[in-house]
Amino acid sequence: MVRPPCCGSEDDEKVKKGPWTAEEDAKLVDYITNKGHTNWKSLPKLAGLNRCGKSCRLRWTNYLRPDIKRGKFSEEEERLIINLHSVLGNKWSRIATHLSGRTDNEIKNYYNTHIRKKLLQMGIDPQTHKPRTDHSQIAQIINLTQLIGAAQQLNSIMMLNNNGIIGNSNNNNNNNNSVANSIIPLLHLLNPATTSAASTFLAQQQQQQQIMSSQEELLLARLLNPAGAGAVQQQELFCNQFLNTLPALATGRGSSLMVNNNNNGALATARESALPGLVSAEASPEASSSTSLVHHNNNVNGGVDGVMEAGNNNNNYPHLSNNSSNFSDGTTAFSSPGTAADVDDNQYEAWEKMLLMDDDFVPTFGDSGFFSSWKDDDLVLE
DNA sequence: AACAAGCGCAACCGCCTCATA
DNA sequence: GTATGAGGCGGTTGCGCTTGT
Repeated sequence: MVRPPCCGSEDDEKVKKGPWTAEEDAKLVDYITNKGHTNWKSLPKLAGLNRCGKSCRLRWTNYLRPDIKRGKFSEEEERLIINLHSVLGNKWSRIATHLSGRTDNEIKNYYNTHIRKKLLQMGIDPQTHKPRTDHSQIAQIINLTQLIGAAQQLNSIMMLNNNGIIGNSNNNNNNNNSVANSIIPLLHLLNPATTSAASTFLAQQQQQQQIMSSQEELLLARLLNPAGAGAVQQQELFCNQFLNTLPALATGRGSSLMVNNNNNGALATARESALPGLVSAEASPEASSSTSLVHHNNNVNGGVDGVMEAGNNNNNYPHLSNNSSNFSDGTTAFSSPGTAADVDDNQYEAWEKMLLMDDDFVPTFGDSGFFSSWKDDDLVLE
C-alpha cells in the first residue's frame, strides 16, 4: 500500500516549504517550550505555523532544540564517529546517541563531506573501512608527502622501540638508517621496476644491521615479501594499514575491539593489538573455549602483560565472568562462555555500548580491515 | 569584476517501523 | 490478523557561500 505524504495533497499549496524564517522559528520554539510536542501532525496548526508536522519536527530536532551543540566537530568526536560508523554503518541516529548534542543529520553531513574525503585520501573505503584495492588509484593515494610523513613517523616509532617503549627490542643500533629503511620499501611498493637501486641499497643496509628488531623484520617482510597469491593486494593492504596506524602507535597505546576465541589466541591478539599489523594473520587461534571482547587501554607493554597474565593463569580466562573485568593496567575485558556464535545480539549490544561510550577507546587495524567490524565476523584479529 | 566550480548544510522525500484500533 | 497513521530514519536535493580562474 502506498501511503500519501504526511502533508495531504489538498494542502500542498498552502503548506510552506523551504528555509525557515526567524519568525517561524520563534513560533515553534515558543509553542514547544510551553506545550511540548506530543503530536507533530497537529502541532503546526496549534502553533500558528503554515508547515507540515514533519517539517516542524525536523526543524526542532535538527536545529532549534536547546541542547544542540553547534560548531566544529572536535578530533575526539571525529574519531568516535569513525569508530561508531565502522561498527554501526550508516545508522546515523544510533551514532548520534553516542555524541551528546549532535544530531543524526549533522553527523551524516559531516561524515559525508569531511570524514569521507579524509578516509578516501588515506586509501580507506569510507563505507567498509577497509583499504581500497583499486590499483590504479593506489599510487595516487600514496603520494610523496605521505611517504615522507610515514618515514618520519616510522623513524619515531623505531626510536621509541629502541627506548623500550614499544616492544622488547634489544636493538640499540643507531637509527640513522631508519628513514631509508622505511621509505625504500614504500617506494618499491609504488614502482618496483625503477627502485631496484634503492632495493639494493636497502639490502646492503639490512646486512649491515647486526640485529633487527622483530617489528622491523615483520614490517619489511610484509612489505617486500608477501607470499602467495594476491601479493600486490597484500602489499597495498598492509601499506595502508601501516600508514594509518602510525599515529596510534606513536601514542604508545594499544587498544582493540575483538571477538576472540581464546586460549592461545589471547596472546596473539594481545600482541597484535600492541603493534597492529606486525603480527601475522596466521596467529589466529584454533581453540574456542570462550568468547571475549578486550579493550586494551594502556601502554603497549602493560596491555600485553595484562592479557598474557589472564591467559597464563588459566587458558579459559577463569576470572572473566559474564560481565566486564578491569585489569590494573587499564585493560577492560568482557567475556562469556561458549563460542562467538553463542553470544547473542543483546550481549554484543551491551559490549558495544560499554566500549563505545568509553572515551579512551582507540581503534586498531587488522588484517580483516581498518577499524574492524567485529559484529560481522566470528573472529576479528586485531 | 564576473563567472564557474566546489563545498557545506538545512531541508525535503519516501520508505520503514511500530503502536493502535 | 489486518489496516492505518504517526514518528523515525537514511538518502538525496538544492540553495547559498566560498574559492579558483
